Amino acid sequence: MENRRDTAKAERRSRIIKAARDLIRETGDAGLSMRALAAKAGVSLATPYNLFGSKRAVLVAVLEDIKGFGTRFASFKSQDPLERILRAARLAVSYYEDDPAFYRALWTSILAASASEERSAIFNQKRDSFWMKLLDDAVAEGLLLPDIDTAVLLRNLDYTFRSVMLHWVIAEIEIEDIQPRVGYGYALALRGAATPKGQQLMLKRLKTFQGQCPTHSATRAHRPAAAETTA
Amino acid sequence: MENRRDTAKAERRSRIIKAARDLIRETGDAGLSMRALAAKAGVSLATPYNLFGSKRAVLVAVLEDIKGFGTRFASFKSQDPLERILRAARLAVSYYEDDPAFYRALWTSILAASASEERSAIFNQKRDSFWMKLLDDAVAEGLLLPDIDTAVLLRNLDYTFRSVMLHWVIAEIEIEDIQPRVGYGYALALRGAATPKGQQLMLKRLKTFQGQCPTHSATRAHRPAAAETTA
DNA sequence: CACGTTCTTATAACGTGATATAAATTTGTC
DNA sequence: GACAAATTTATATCACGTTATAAGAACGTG
Repeated sequence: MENRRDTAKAERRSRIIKAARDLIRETGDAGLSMRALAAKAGVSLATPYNLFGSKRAVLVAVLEDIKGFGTRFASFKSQDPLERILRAARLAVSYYEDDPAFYRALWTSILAASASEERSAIFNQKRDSFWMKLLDDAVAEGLLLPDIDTAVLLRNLDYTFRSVMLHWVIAEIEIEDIQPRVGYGYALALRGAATPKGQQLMLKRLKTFQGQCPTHSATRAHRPAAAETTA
Repeated sequence: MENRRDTAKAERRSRIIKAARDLIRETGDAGLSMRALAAKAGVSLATPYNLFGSKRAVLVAVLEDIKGFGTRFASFKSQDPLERILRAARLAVSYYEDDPAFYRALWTSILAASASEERSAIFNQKRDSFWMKLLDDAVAEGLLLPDIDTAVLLRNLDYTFRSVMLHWVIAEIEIEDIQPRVGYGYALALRGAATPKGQQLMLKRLKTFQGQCPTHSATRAHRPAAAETTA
């Protein structure tokens, strides 16, 4: 980490990540080939493989390069802990809502790239401590049952998030459906782990989210119905 | 459906599906190329594309060709409805447990195949009516709240199922982890939608499943630790 | 400065999913 | 039986992810 060699390598790494990000923004996932990526980064085709190992690894690196979740969250320290969890979920969703084309292209490419062998851990555990604190706060304030394991609960919340995201990535639901579906799933799971006091709060939110969740074909009514057809 | 032409076409279709199934069984997802598939099915390379459209479509057809869920479920009509739902989930998991190598290879190939444009609906809604009845029974018996939309709840249960499966397919968890994780997720969501009476039942199951769910690195202790290293 | 190591580069190649083309074959109909 | 429509077939081709190879450049060490 001090060699001039390693800094040059790190510089090449970040140049590749930036090139991938730009390429997705400009051409979508269709134009994101390793040859195009190498050309845009100003390196040889072999270099991304040397530095990352595979196309998928490059894209995962792009994903991990996106930071700032903690800073955005800095506000709303008030309110009850359960509400705070729902807000945090809303915030996480907002990343996708702010740049849907980019994230969909990125995830589409990641899914398309072969799975490889690396026990990828796409969904990082760096954020885990953040979420764990939120859950533990809720336990401390008597809103969640003390005998439920918050780590297991958190993983379950994560499952909901991933599934809704994946559902959107494979283009079966719309971007505006994400928020209520994630909210519903979170509120439902939290109510499942809640004390009577916490259950009351979550039941209200549950009903709100339920009302925003389209049931089957009830949706699709107000859609633009454009930009969907491909040549 | 009456032409001799169409029957021959249907026969070719099922020959391709069978060939894909056998090829996965024999060689795993590695040996499953369209050229190998065509050769094994005794057709030209172009034929699977004519009949299915893409590799992914062939594999989805393989998945849909697997039936018998209803028949297996025929037994246990007794018990309370919530318990019946958990049993049904257990049964669904058992399909994967009975032939893990096959299903992992199949899903790996499906995920690897490019997403295409077809709004794939991989997760079929044919089984929906079956599950809806289970949920509606639980409402009728006063175990689930009457003001929750069972269709939305069912979709949430599905999300849990998919996520755990996907987690296993990408090889981050083991086959024996699937059952408790799905059970936990179902019990948690059902408790989130339950009446006080239903909540008592689900809380018990929740604790049981929670005890079977490994928390992070607490797991891996009793694992064979073999066949994992790849060249 | 010169050596050896390490990495990039350029280039070719492999197997892949997918498409295009024209010939050959099957089928329904008269 | 002969014709016309539909499709399979054989084959060639494309872009892709990935790997291998040899040559070259950059760097740390003596």
